[in-house]
Amino acid sequence: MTAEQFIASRASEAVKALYNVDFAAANMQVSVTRKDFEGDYTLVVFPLLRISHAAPAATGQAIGEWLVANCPEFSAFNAVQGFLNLSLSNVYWQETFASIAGDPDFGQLPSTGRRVMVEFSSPNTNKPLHLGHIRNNLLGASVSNLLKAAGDDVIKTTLVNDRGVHICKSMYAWQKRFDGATPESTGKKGDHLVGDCYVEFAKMEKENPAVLDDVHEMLVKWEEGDPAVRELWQMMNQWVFDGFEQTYKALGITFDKTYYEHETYLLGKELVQKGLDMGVFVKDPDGSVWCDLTADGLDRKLLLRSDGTSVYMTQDLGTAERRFAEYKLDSHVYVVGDEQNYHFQVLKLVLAKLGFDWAEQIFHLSYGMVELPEGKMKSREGTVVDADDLIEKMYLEAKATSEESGKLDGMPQDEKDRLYHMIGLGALKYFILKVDPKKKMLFNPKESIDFNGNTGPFIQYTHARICSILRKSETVAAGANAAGAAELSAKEIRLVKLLASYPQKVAEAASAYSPAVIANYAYDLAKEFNQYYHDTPILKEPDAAVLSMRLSLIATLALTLRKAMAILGIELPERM
RNA sequence: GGUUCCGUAGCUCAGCUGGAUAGAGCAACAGCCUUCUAAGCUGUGGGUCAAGAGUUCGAAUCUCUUCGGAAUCACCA
Repeated sequence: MTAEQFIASRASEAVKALYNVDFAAANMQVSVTRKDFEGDYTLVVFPLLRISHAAPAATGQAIGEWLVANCPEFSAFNAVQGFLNLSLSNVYWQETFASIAGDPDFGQLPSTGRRVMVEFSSPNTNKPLHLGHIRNNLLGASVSNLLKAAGDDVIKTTLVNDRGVHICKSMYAWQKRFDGATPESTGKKGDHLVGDCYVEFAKMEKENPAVLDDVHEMLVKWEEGDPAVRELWQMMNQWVFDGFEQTYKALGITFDKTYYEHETYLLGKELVQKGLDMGVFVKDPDGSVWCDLTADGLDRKLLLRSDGTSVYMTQDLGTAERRFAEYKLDSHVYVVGDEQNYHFQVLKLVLAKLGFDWAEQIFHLSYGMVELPEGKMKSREGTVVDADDLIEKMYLEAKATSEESGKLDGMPQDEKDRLYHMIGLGALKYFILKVDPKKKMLFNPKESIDFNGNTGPFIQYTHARICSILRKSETVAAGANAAGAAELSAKEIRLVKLLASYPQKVAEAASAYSPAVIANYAYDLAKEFNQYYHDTPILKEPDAAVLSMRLSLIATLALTLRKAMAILGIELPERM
């Protein structure tokens, strides 16, 4: 039970005792007391006025008196207007602290029994990953971690778009203009080489639009299984996969299951027949099949072309059906940009019309685009921020900052490199994940991502500081739970209060599918610690009981920071 | 044109299931390292929460209107 719930239930008892009226604890409004007022939590008494038939302050006064008189957990109160500020006793906070410190799984919510598939990344194999993909990947990986922490059974998946006309364009340009170049011969990462081919094709098309016909011919050959085309396709795709693999590895992204579009693009065709049989789809005279969604405020949606081939939507319908059946899913999250909001609206609606009751369990985690100061990234104008370049740049920034401080002198080089990568990536991941997914975000390539303030490295640094203190305290067994050993100071109570709210934050973040909630929580916790650190000497504390309590407290803080940041996929170093 | 989303400090963002005087960071300015890591801490200045109306004891938060921005509505994926 959270402190808020505890207070609400006691307040409910107070109302019953004072006014003989039942007022459900769930309807009590309890929040953390504002900084400028005395107290831990505040009960808003306005909703109780029609029960008390008294002025707001008087009502607060009466309830406050009853609580302090009848519940030992409350140590003091003050009523200001309609706000009853309540202080909980030191013992209450010590017990709270002890239960957190004694629970290794603190923050892991009980199993929901829900099995959820999260699809994200889903790249095209005709060009390398850019900053937009980074946001997608980080969100997908992080939301997966988040749902796991909230008790779901999560399957991470990706659907690689490895076929289609765009791939053929790269293949065609490579054949005509790249003179057999390979990643080995050029020393270029495979996905970048294929990306160059794609760019080259755009030039060829400009010079002579007829090349498009050649590409379509190539696509037809691919669909027929022409050995030469398939071989080329396989070779170039493999270059891309190898390149992606490196980028994923650098970002720490993994999947439980990878789908390839060349295996799934024909799925969904039998659903079209089913829809026709059910009368929810219609066939036009030219043979094309549609679903009429005008009654739902949308348009008519094509599901089968007049030549009998399927469209993107058809495939998605089939893929969803197969996944729900194969994995017995309770829910499916798609991490896809908000430019596809309409697509997912239609997807859910069509599935519902086909009679699938799980259609409403599909959740489109729709995130905003990453924009540059001058607007959207455009590959034609060369403003795309390349993922590999950015990761490298972050590494170099971290390296420069570290070397300047000289704090890592004497550390082996490979360990330093690992650390630079951890810090650079921490800055990048935090920068992206701290923003509400729904919102579009701005990235200015001219300004480097900050390492100070509300950033990943700030939290990493805080963690390293705590570790440094714990290293120096050999006399006290690390990890020992000395939570109840001593009275807590006001600042320590603030820390315990924040720690105690972590499980709620996980639940809140998970229900909003928002890692940003966790990011901001971790920042608050780190900031609160730094203030505490600044004016409370820990190792110099003469009283052994107080010293152990403090060490327990900071060890618990470090652990909670690690757990929260692990949800974001960010590692915390012991030194930096 | 229809639908959907967004607009909070100079900049980047929190806060949005209605609660007290709207918070951080960056940037600017002024302090704090002989003292557990200064990637830190403290302080100052900075706001018509796009505008207007409504609901309410109470609105940045809910509703409507207007203005501004974005996405989308393909026999593209």
